[in-house]
Amino acid sequence: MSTCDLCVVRNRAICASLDTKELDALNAIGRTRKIAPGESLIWEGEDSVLVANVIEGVLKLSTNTEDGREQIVGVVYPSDFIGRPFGGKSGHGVTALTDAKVCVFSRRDFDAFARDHPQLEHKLLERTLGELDRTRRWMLLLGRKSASEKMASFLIEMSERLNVSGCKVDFDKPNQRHLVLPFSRQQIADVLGLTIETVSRQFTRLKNEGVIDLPSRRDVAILDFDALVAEAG
Amino acid sequence: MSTCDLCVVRNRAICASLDTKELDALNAIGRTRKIAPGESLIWEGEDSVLVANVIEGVLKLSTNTEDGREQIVGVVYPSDFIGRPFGGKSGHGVTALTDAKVCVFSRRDFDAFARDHPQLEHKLLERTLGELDRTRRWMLLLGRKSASEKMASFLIEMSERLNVSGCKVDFDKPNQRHLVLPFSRQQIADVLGLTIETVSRQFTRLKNEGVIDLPSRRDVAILDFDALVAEAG
DNA sequence: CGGCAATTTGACTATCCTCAACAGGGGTGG
DNA sequence: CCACCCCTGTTGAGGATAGTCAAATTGCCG
Repeated sequence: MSTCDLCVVRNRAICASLDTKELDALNAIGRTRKIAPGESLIWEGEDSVLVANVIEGVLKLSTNTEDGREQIVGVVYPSDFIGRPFGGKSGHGVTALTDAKVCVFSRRDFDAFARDHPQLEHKLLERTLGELDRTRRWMLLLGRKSASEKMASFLIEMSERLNVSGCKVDFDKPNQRHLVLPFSRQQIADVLGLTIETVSRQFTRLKNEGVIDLPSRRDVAILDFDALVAEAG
Repeated sequence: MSTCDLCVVRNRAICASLDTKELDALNAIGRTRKIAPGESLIWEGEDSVLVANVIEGVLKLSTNTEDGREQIVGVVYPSDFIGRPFGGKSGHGVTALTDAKVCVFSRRDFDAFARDHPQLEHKLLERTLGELDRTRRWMLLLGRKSASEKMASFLIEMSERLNVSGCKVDFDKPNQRHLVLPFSRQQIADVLGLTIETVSRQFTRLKNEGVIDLPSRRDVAILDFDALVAEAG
């Protein structure tokens, strides 16, 4: 029995396209690795040398201007794929936000394996198309939304994507939910294209208006989800 | 001889992965279509019913907020692929900016064909990965750059992407080049997440500083490319 | 030449950023 | 166990950038 059989993302990651024998072959060229919060797996601008599946945790994809401004261009969760197969440089760094566990492959090995397994490439294509859709939707937020619309959109997105691990929905109160953010205030600012001060002010405003509560720095209790939706623009 | 043999993007579009026989089969399920400037091929939010290759012209991909603000989330050129294969709704509209010619397929037909031709899916995957890289790079501009940095970045990107059709580089004067924009001022604003007035002011500023010249509304002569690079941030 | 739409310009304003000071709270060492 | 410290986050004041609204201008097309 390969270690993959125990893998929690076995049926959600791109590996779901493979049968047992193929999975053994893939497993032979990969290995799992733990990453601590703040630790990077891939650096912006380096040649693409490895790719990976996320097993546990949350990681950010980010780019920086020369003078140090940062923009988070993506956030990945368990079962997501990271890295740039098929050549080229990686256009963004990949850094863990929480304790994370990933299944890494050398890009060369992965490329060769993928080209021999069209089912895997198909899964990867579907995933990439979905990621492109999501990324383009985020561009509307970055280019056209106000700070308050950005914050509301962010909280909604978080409550949707953290569903599996980290967001509790009480079905008696569908308008309320609780989330544990994997982001610091600065990181939220880097996702939304704002400054940390503006993010902080938006949090306190939403709290004062009774839309959310902030039990601790990383916890957000959404008290009026509909109000957030109305504010998201 | 199929019509594909005469196709100008035959060797650059995803079709390049197919041999003559396969190409005939693909050709059998597609047809070419002309699109006038301002005409849409796909609408935001509709079920994905068709996909296409761009043969001629430039098209924009755009999303809108409910209250009418627009963000252009992508620009496609000859040999680029458009549409959302493998289900889902299209997250953005596709509208011609210039006279355009595309090779369209029903999504159902294309999906079935693609699944039988791994080489084609591989090409599509490479193209999609590249598009995702480009899109993420644009997020840095939208989220973190000032109006002047956005304008400079835009003109640089245009001078690179219009190379084949629409941008003249005089090799005696590598610091100068001339472009014919496929965009109105409003559309430039919608690409950069700015207002039309800000775009206009940036144009006149760059002109006054001698960095560019504006022979007509759609023409830009770059007089000092290095200055643009320095200003792009 | 006239009409219309796109663009430019100007004056004013709002939003968000910058800089600075303060507060809180989680962890460590005494 | 408590006090202190440091880092993160919050709050405030002021300013700059880009947005808004309005008017003038350009240039394209019949």
